[in-house]
Parts: sequence; C-alpha cells; structure tokens
Amino acid sequence: MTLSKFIKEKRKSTGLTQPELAEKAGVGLRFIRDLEQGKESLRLDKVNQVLKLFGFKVGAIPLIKDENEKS
Amino acid sequence: MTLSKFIKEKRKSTGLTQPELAEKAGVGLRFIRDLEQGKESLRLDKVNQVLKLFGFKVGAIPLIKDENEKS
DNA sequence: TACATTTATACCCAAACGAGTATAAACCAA
DNA sequence: TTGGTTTATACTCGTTTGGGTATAAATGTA
Repeated sequence: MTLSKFIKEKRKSTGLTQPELAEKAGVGLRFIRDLEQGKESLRLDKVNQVLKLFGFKVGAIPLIKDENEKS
Repeated sequence: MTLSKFIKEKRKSTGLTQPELAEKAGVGLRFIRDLEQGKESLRLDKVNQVLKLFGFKVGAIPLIKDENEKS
C-alpha cells in the first residue's frame, strides 16, 4: 500500500472529490493530484495536513520496514 | 517518538556524525540538521533517502494514528 | 578550566515546490 | 453515444527548500 493509494482510497470512501479534499485539508488542488499520483518530492507538512483529516500522520515512528514493497 | 528523534537516535547508535550521515545518505548537511531539528516542511523523498539507510521509509501505510502524540 | 569535536544558527542562491488556472482525458450513468 | 462529473496534464509564477559556507553554541573529555 502506497501513500498515494491510501489517500485515494480514504478520499473515495469518504465520498469526497479532489477539490473537496483539497479545500478541507487546506492545500491546493494541485497538491492533492500530485499526492494521489505518487509524486515523491512532496512536503512532509502538507502530506500530514491531508492525512490528519483521516486521523493519520506521517512522521511518526515506527515506520514500515523497507523491503522493496511494490506498488 | 518523532521522526527527528528517531533519526537522531539511529544516527547516534550507528556512531555517525551529521556530516557523515549526510554524505552516506546523499543529502546536504543542512538537510540532516533541519531533519533532526524537527523541521516539518521537508521533502518526503529526501526524508526517505535518509531513512533508507536504516531500513525504513515514510510513505508506507499503515501509519500511526494521530492522537496528539507528544514530543 | 581548557581544548577538540560536534551541532546549531545565519546567509546567499539555484532549483523545485505548491497554488492557480485552463484544457484535455477519463469515468460513469442514462 | 451523449452528456455531466471527476480527474489528469500543461503552463506561469511567487515562495521556500536544500546545498554550500561561515560562525557561534553546545557537548564531551582530560
């Protein structure tokens, strides 16, 4: 499970569109798109700003061990 | 446990200095400092670049539930 | 204390992000 | 297929990151 997929699924299951999520999270629409598109060079605080809506946050350890997880 | 503390502890326990970690991770010294200082607006890919040295990565779900964890 | 090492703060600058907007593409139902 | 909604791509631009460097502060040891 990637971060992008996680966000996308959460958004869908909440019945939100990208513009709606962007507004609720207080970020730009472009950011949501980049995020769901799997762009890696995103700012951590913005990512957390979005995750917070779903009760999660990156930047809290422990993290997942990196064993070449795919997709 | 914050991301910054996690990195710092990992670095210490590995016996590395900030400049050494920066070089090993392929990022700038400034980045390592910002990271360990708890700066939030860091780029996700750079953070992962550092975490990878320790076998971890951010941006893999599931994450930690955000319940006002402190420090 | 004094000294050496490590870490923190400050400055400058090129590069990249993030926002806004517009347009094209994809999706889905009728 | 058609039409309407949602999502993806492209462009421009102000702001900020990240690197490099220099200097100050902190830490640890004798």
